[in-house]
Amino acid sequence: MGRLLSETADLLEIDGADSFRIRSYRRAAEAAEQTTVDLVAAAADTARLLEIPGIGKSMAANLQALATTGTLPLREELLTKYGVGLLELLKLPSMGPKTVALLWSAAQIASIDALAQAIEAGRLTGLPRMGEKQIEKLRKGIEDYRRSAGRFRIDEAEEAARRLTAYLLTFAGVERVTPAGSLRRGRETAGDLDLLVTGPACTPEKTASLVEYVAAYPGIHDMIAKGENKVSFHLGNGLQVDVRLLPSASYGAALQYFTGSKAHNVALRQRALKMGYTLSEWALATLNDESVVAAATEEDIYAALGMDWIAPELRENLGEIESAARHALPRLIEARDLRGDLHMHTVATDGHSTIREMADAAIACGYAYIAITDHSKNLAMTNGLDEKRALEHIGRIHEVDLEMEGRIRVFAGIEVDILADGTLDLDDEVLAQMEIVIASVHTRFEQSREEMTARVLRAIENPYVRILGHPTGRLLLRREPFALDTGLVLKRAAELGVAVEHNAAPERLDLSDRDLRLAKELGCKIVIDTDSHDARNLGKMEYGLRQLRRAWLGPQDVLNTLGPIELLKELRPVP
DNA sequence: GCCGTTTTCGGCCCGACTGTTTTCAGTCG
Repeated sequence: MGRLLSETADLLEIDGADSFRIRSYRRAAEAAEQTTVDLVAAAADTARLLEIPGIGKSMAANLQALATTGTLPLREELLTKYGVGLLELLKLPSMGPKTVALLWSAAQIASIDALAQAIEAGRLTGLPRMGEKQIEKLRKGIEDYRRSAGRFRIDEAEEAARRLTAYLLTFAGVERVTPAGSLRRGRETAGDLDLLVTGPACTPEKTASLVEYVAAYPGIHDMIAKGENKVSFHLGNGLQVDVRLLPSASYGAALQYFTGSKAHNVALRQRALKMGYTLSEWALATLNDESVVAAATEEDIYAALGMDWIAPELRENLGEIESAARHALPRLIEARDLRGDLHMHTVATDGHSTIREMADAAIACGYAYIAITDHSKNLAMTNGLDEKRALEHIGRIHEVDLEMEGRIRVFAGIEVDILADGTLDLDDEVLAQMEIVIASVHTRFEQSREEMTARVLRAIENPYVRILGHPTGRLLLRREPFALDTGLVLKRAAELGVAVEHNAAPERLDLSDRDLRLAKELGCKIVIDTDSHDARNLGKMEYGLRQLRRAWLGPQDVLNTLGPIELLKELRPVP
């Protein structure tokens, strides 16, 4: 629904509608994306919709139309007038609604393909604001768009940031390089990379040589813009990088500003205005004489606005501003809170390390326990364990547990496969011997949403299942989540006391921000784990932890912050 | 189109960069 509302906003903009009306549609689109309210279910209940900030009377009616018919009259009307191609046209760089409207009215261009043809045929020359450079920019924009559209995984963006940071720090007078934007907020993907650079070399009017140094970075594929304190370019893989040079005096204001999110910043600025201040990337200043109130650190700025400093992960305008003003922000979960990892594989199936190697690595991580959870027989390609081998494996796990002499607890576990009908591929008598039973769907079978939901619901009814593994089945940017009624599954899991897994690997991150917020609301037990196939990957929890923080989760919301005894007590009781 | 410890009407965030201009509109974040 968010996408359809956002597209309606785009179309309204092309149509030249009132800008504040457009803003309302954008805000409603964001609200629809963010809310944990099931909009289809809530459609019958107007009051419930009106409780969502940014949804008023008309927008509630729009949401109801969307829920019942799957479409929006206004959107249909505008699409009939302009066609879907215009929406794609908007995605090209330097293409905004005004330019799209111009191309459509002056040259009947209504799609990227049509634009490419018009450029080749030279039909753009002579149009207002269409100089040689602009046309060349569009031509290149189409090329780039066709080459690589979309977002990048957070670990890819982070790697690019690391390399660029090392390069920038070798320039004399550069003191600090800080990634901002979605990278700093811990989003699971990044659309671009914002790097803030500060130090004596960044003083205004002295930046020219540093700008040239940035522009000479060997990884640059093509330059987008180069100004006094900003350099933008694409890397070879298509990732856009914005490097900004800032005087130390403004570093906090800039870091705050470029960390975002946009919604957080807008709300913060509104608050500043109400208090008689204006907030920009340069400083928080008074409205009447523009004298600087705070600028050097983020803490100063938030404090001057009467707030506690807000962790970047929370900056999405989902209540963090109000909480910070009441000095009531929650303590968020951190790596040092974690006492163990509950999902890993060994050489018995498709892992690369032995039980003992896993145990030793876990001690190095400071853990109090691990669970060895190899695959079951249905995953033949992983050499999955059948009943006989599973029982033998339990024996070996217990042996290692004894060997460790109390330095760490090693729980016996298994990751059983959920079959198409929702039954598990190992007998209950074997599962009864395990301390940790994770049940996961590994094969989709082209099942419908209803079939898949019923399949998972049936699986967690099995009393031996203590953790639902890979609850959404998504593989970031590579594979869509299961067609699954996640709300229903999380609700039932909460009722049964079955924990849900959040896998910390950057390509997995099973639960989205929204899923995690919903899980917390429903009182679902959550475990974070690495699903390590190699002892070297144990302890790599940071990406997953950021997701948990984004959902406002603290140590009390995550089961594996507990010690080994308490953990087994908090998990669903074994029959 | 939304919203209200100033308001049920009149507000609604801010600045940099680019290209095409010769004072600014459009785009972007």
